[in-house]
Amino acid sequence: MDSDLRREILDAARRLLVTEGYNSLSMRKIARAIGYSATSIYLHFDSKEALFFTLIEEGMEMLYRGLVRAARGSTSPAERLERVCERYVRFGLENPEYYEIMFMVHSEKLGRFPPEKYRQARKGLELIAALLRDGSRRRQFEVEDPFMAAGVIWSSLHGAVALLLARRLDAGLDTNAFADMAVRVTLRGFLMPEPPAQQTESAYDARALSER
Amino acid sequence: MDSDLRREILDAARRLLVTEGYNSLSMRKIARAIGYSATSIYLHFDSKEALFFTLIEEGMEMLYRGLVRAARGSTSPAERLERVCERYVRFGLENPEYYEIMFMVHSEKLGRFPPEKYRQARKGLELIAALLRDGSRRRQFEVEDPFMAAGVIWSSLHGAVALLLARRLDAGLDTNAFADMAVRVTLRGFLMPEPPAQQTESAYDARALSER
DNA sequence: AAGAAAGACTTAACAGCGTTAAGTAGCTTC
DNA sequence: GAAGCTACTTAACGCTGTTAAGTCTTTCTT
Repeated sequence: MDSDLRREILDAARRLLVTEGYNSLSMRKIARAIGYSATSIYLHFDSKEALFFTLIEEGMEMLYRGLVRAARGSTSPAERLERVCERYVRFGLENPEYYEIMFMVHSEKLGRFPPEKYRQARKGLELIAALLRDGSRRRQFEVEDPFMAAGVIWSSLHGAVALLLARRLDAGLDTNAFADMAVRVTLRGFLMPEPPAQQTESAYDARALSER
Repeated sequence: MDSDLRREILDAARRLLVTEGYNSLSMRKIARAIGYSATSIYLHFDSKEALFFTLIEEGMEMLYRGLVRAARGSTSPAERLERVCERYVRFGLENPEYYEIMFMVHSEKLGRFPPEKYRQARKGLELIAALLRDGSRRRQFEVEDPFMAAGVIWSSLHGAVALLLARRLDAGLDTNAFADMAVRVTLRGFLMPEPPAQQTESAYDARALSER
């Protein structure tokens, strides 16, 4: 029977995370927000870290489900992969507070997220790897090590999300255009060179994130 | 005349940053390391943030000079750009403590790095953009907005460095191989499709045709 | 030379932090 | 009715960045 207080704590933490950001979030603030003493939290979580790990797991679940949904459909692997990438970037941009604790908060500070809990993240990578393998069989992609390639795609998308969220890119740059280009370029790096004879349909057809 | 103590503080901070990491670094520890009281630091730096900004500037200088050195040479823009990218990734992997405070420490925590101090970073981006423009003129790259493209390249490389430093990628993955692939794929996304004339073996033409 | 001013530093303190140990009500069980 | 359990609180520890005030020492001024 999941205690009520445990849920209250998680809800308050998530709320404060969104409104005030990770860095200014303290046990005492969470406690104050729900009218308990700070030490009560320790009745339900071993530590601040453990509390955050729970939120991270929530985020991983959300993200992974989004990716799976994006990967569905009867279109080509290239197109499905594109949708998955767009979904990933969009998740990051739309849920900055989650994205930050999931992938950007420095790991010494937030310890190492227990490897067994990275199941979801691993599954996400394998989803990408599977699409790459599939697309490779159909001669849409050129990939020798699909799992590593999936990691490269992930890291490239992560870089875009991380810099955009941290507002480290030129302020004048349009976020959506940038995200779009990042996805397009990332995937283009794996595309089979287009056979020059064929004119009809490019394997990869770029569509703007913003247009969806 | 740059005070001696100021230099001592910076040196100690850099040393502690390397040995203990950003998160466990405190004003009191820095002070203890050089035999002064913590408040002495405030005679030379407005805040902990200001101290770190100085270190960040140092790092930016190091990085930028490395990139410029890598961009020199009489080879093609494509090759020079590749060297610049490799240099960037290598800088991150070889100077994790600098890289972290420069690009990974979360910006609310470390405030916003004053825009005018991003000069160096901006210059790095412009270096990449110039190489892209150059390579575009020589039909090596296909780039419509070189500055944004430079940002995309940067973000992609940053993602790779960030995930590698945070050890968020599968432990089994070889760091160098991964970094290599990241650079290669990133640049491939901008490469002009190879002119068909040079393709001796057009086996894949046939394959692609039979696919559809 | 005497005293004022300036510089370089320290000590004490504040409010905040994560976390632990001990304490306290209220309810349940024997 | 005493013992034990549950759900919580208060007090405290050692840490943090930072400020205010105090203490020497050197330099400048008269």
